[in-house]
Amino acid sequence: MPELPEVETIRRQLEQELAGYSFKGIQTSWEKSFRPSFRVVSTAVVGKKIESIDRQAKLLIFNLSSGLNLLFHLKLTGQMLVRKPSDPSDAHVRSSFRLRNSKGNLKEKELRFADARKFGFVKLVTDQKEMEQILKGYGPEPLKDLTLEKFQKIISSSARPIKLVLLDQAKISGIGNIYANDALWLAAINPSKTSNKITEAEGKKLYKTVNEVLRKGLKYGGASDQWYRQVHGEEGKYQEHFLVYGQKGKKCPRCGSEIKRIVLGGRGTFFCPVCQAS
DNA sequence: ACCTAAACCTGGGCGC
DNA sequence: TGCGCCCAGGTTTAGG
Repeated sequence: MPELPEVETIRRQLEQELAGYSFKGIQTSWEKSFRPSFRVVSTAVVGKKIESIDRQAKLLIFNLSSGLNLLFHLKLTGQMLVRKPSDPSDAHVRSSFRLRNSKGNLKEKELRFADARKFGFVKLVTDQKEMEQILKGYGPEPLKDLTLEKFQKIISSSARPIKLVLLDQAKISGIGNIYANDALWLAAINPSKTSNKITEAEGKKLYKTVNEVLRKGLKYGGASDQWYRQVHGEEGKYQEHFLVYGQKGKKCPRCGSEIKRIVLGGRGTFFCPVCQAS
């Protein structure tokens, strides 16, 4: 999916488009994506207004009137498309949310949740305690409350490979496979290096490159490697700036050696064996 | 505490 | 063109 820059790009656009709109009705061809069930979500949400939209890690959090929260997770192939109801259909749309502006005369909108692989979900949370529990499961946010001090503490307290620590949402929010690969390359650190063996200087460098690649991802509106789209269907542009992600067999932009692909924690991992030797 | 494989699903790309 | 295989931005769970 959609990692921090992609989900944040979508969040900003959704809030711009949908704040103040109320749910008029929901249609779906894939009830399994609704938690606890399509019926419960639909009944609770229709008539409620979208007050604001937040994000934690890769989770979109719609704050609705009456204190309800509606959560969307896009997983690998989810898309959030905002269309006019009369617009032509989009591929792989699993659910459509009809919205009207409570202030009156503006035209209705349609939020389309498309998801080729059907891994994504829509979850209703009605209990504030439950919402707090969900949020507690995530680590600090880069570009917000992930300080260098917190980062150093996190990486020094794990004996797992550094790349898996970066990907662990309970430790740090929002980093996914693309930005983990690129940040490690920029910092010239081997993805398999044991996290707590990373020196303070390396940790400082990695903290900077993590923030750098995420900011760059945001600047380019995310990476449309395959499925990711912004809310009006536009592609992001970060895929034109990949450093090592997906670059197996190509030349390292720094030293010209061949980029290799290994599997780490079950995920494709790209790196330069020369400048990321250790 | 760590690791791996499998599960959830579909579709795009590649080699033959 | 068609078929089979590999790959996929995420996360959870089962088993060792």
